[in-house]
Amino acid sequence: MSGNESRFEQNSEGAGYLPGLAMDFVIFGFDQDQLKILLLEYRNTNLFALPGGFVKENENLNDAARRVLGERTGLADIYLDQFYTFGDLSRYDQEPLRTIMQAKGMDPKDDHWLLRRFVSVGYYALIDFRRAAPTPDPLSDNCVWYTLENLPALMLDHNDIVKKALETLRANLDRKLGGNESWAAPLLAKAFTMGELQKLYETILGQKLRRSGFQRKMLGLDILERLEKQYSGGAHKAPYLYQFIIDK
Amino acid sequence: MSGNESRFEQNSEGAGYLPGLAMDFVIFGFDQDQLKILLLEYRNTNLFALPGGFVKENENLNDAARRVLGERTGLADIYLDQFYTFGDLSRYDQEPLRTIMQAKGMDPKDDHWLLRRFVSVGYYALIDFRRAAPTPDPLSDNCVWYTLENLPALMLDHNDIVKKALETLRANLDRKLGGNESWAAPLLAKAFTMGELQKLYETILGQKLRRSGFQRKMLGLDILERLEKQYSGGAHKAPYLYQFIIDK
DNA sequence: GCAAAAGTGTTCGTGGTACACCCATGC
DNA sequence: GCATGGGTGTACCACGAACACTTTTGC
Repeated sequence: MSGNESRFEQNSEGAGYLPGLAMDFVIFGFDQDQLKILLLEYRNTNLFALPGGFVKENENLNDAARRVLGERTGLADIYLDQFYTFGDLSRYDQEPLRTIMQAKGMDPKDDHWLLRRFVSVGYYALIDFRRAAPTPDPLSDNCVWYTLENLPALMLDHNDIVKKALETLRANLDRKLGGNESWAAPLLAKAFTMGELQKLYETILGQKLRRSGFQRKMLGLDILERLEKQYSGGAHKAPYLYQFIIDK
Repeated sequence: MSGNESRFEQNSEGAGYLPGLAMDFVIFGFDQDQLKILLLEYRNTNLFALPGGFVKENENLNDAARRVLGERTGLADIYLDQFYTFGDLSRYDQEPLRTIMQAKGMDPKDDHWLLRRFVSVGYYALIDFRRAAPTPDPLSDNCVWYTLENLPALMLDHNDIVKKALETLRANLDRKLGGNESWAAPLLAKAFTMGELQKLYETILGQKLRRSGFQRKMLGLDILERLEKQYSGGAHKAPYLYQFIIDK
């Protein structure tokens, strides 16, 4: 984490950041065939929130998103998609954040920049659970994984944001699988079996898929290259390995 | 137009609006089977821009969009969709807007709020050409229709915004046709023929569709109710009229 | 041989394409 | 009658669903 941003809560003016504009992230990860997202926990408050961040004055919006995502996960080269911008007045509720800041020993005035109204750009990301190093931001005490089924109540409209992110992600699965910005590539080894790819799909969609249909559909997309077989030592036919075709 | 917003350019602080946040609108209209969009013209500058606006401090983002859209077109109850938020630094170019303001006899300082960096939420709208009353905003001299094929070069990244709006619109046509928020309903009479609906599709997609296939596809969606025939006086079979089924 | 997982084949229904045909209407 | 546009029928193909069958592997 850069020293530049590590103490933004002390900066009562929010200098260096675009005012009133935030980003919220729904960061999906995979662990044992479960879909999880990263939440920030705040001690002594019973509050939970999506990881978020702000945009620097000299920074592209989407670059800011990648920067903050790197700060929370330790990862670069993440699949990231902007999906909606949330700007209801109902987001504007000073209570939760004031509670959080007070639990941190701060006593913010009503016009502290963090307590002002924010419009927030929503992003979702897909990351490799094993490679991630979840890191809380300066205001939070913990950054941990929660399964979607066991999500606690989140601050403000963050539950709605998660819902919309998941809808968008599921709707875009097929359309953004291939090419040079595949969502799946960073989540799999360079070479993978069809079964592994199918598991990924099933985890995201939250439902089982038919094996034969899945295989044919994937092969029909012309985005996979078949490699040698993988002898894993299992008592069964060795599956082929595949890799995404990179077209320049 | 409300007196409240009619002179926002005089307000050198932009008081009452969320700072740094704008909206840009791609307003599609239909005229003689052509797809057009509304552009603002600025006299003596050779500059063109999408209609835009700002969000009041006590206003939901999406409500602000409806308000501004009403100001530019005179219409309420418009089909409106938020599609992307543009936040590149390359948007931050004082030149065009300063030129515009100077052409208006203003001499804005470098830190005039309108010359600061804006992140802009993109919306597209579909409106009934015949009912619209295009109205320029306080800084522009004209608000007129341009066909997509004859678009001039627009300010900043506005050409990209149009491109993305059109892509999104076309991708969503089928998905958002029916229901209580149909994009097509406000563009057609209460009862319409299949041919009229097909023309609408063809205009938006920019390509001809097959008549028989279109009819069956539409009827198969179970969103149309067949009414009586329409005797238009033409020397041919009278077409049925249809209306969208409203399901409460 | 047997269980387990992988790959492929077959059948079926659906939905789109392409084309054809008939129907209604006003001149 | 005839041109014009509207509605429907039919043949075909692509694709997904569902199921079956075969292949490969380690025990």
